[in-house]
Amino acid sequence: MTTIKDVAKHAQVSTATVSHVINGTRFVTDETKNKVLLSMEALNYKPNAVARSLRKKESMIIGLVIPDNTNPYFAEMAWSIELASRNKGYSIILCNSDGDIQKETFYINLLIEKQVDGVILVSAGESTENFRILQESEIPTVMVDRDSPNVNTDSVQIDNAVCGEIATSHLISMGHKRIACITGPREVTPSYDRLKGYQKALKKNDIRVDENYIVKGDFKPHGGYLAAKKLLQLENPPTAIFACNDLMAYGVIHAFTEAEYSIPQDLSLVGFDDIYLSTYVNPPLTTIRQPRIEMGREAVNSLIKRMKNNVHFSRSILLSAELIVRSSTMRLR
Amino acid sequence: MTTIKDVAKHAQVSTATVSHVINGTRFVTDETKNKVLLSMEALNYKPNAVARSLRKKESMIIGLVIPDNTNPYFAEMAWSIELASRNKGYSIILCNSDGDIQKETFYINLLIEKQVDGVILVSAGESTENFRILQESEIPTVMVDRDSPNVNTDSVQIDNAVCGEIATSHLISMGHKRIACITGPREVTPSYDRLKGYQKALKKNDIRVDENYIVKGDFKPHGGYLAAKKLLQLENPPTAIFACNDLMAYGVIHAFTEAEYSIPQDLSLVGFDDIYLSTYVNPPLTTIRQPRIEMGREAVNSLIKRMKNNVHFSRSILLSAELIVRSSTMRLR
DNA sequence: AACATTTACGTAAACGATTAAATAAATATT
DNA sequence: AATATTTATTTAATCGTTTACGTAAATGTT
Repeated sequence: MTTIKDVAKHAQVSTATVSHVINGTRFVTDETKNKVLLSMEALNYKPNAVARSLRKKESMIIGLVIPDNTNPYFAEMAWSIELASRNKGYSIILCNSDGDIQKETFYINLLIEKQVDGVILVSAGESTENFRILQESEIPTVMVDRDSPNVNTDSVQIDNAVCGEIATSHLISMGHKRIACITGPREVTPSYDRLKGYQKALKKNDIRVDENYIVKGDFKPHGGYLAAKKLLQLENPPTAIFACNDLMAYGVIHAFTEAEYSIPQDLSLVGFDDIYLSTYVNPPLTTIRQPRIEMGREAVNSLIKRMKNNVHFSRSILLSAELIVRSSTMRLR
Repeated sequence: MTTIKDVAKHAQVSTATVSHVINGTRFVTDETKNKVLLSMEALNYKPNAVARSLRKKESMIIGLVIPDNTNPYFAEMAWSIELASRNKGYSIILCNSDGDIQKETFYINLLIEKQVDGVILVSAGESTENFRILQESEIPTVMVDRDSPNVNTDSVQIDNAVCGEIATSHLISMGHKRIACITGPREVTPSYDRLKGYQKALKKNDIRVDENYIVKGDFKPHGGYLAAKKLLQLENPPTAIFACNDLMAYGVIHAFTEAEYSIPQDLSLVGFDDIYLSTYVNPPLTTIRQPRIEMGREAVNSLIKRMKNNVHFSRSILLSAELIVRSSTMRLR
């Protein structure tokens, strides 16, 4: 590999000059600048980012820790984060924590060793320990989608409780009273908050909260499928379901279709996230749209702001979500 | 940040000794080893991977260039690659080329500058130029999913032509004769090969290849939707469709359902990829299963082999795919 | 003409690790 | 007992940049 020294020798200038023409950090006469540029071209020189990072103490890398890049919701967020980062000159290292705190710890330590300039974290659960590690390392961090109850950090998210309430109210307004809720893993704040919103909506409308109608899922289609099967076995199956994410809603569609129910005729269904496939699912899903693209962009903005300035208070950005009504819900007959 | 020097000073040994206890590269007496370990602990020392990379000329990073991490097929492949890499001690930098050759070039150059140890590439199209850049940089590369016609490189893929033929033959065996094919972007080899397979199957069974039944898509749901609409407008709409990937098949379901066709009663549909959602789609999709997990793992294996040894011939790994029959196809009435 | 300032660039010390070569002490060999 | 070998560790060069500081030539000022 050719180095800056080779270029300097070839152009008969010092490495300092080469560095300055590369970075535009000092005036260089057009003549020498051209000599340098020609030498760079001739030798096919590419700067070594590792050496630069070491010297500048800046890696231009952001670590992204998410549970699972295969989940379209995280995938779309990651996409947006990757795009925004790239536009600001940063690359991203992808880390799948699988929702497992240990793996998350492993990755956080790895990212610290790799000297990433910042971390965007969709936390696996309520671990203050992983935060402590990050805080100690002094690497700017922003949490997305969820936050940790006892931790003070930058975050970008939506108001899950309000959205859970909106989703449920929509079903109530369609005349439904037997409304079930399929939650995600309980440890995770969005799931918890959406459930709270569901309960609040019911109470507001004087509908009894029936524990049999609250089933725990896993944010994956199969979990939704299993939860739906459970609901189908109830003496009084629900006429409507609020699934705490779209993927589980797909599982619900599968289970109810298998049981020869028609959606929305026999079951109204609301999802959460509005991943882009939800337009194409059959029937197209009524759901809460999370502004994933914006969330990703804001996360990167927040992070970079934190990296540049030395802000000393934490900022929580709350984005707004909206109900998207499609064909999986209808008025109770 | 505490460095190896701090640890050395604290433990009253040289940096060399510290380095050797960290890496286990030389015998150190238990006594000094303990001193060092205790100092590392006390100072909360974490090695600086950037400095190590510079010295060892090895970044322990693999660059992953894919068109779009939002596409479940690539997402699942990326997931597997990330997992396999992690198990071998490598991190991955995620790059979305958006199927655009320029962006791909940009990323490849970036990865070279970042001194990645290898590149896994799902190419955006037939650009020998991007290869030249990679070859010149001497960074080991393996192509996945598709290869470039004129380029000699390691690759991991399936036999798309054969699979296209299998998918189409399945429809033929169900009595269908008016079979359409929705392709991906033509520049990309898998799309081209699958179409070839489709044509071959028709010819083998003495069915005329009707150009009206071949519609170009984009490997996305919306492209499948638009293509399906076109097919619906034909005088003689097809009774079966082979969509060159699952996402477009979802679009087809949407379009045909909208037009009040039932699947599979009024239309048999075969997809391609078997992304994990295809089990949960309505109706569950008959499709060709690509062994994505295995593909990812093999790509990483191949790459690491190439990085370690200095192999000088290129290896092409062909994995086998299979037809998964679900509920989107049935015998022509 | 003498001195001060500006201009354009070079010199060399970092950055934080790894590692070949050197070294001092301990043990083995004759 | 003198020398050779082994053992455990240190010294210092190195990886490829950036950048504070130094410097020679050119220009400006009196």
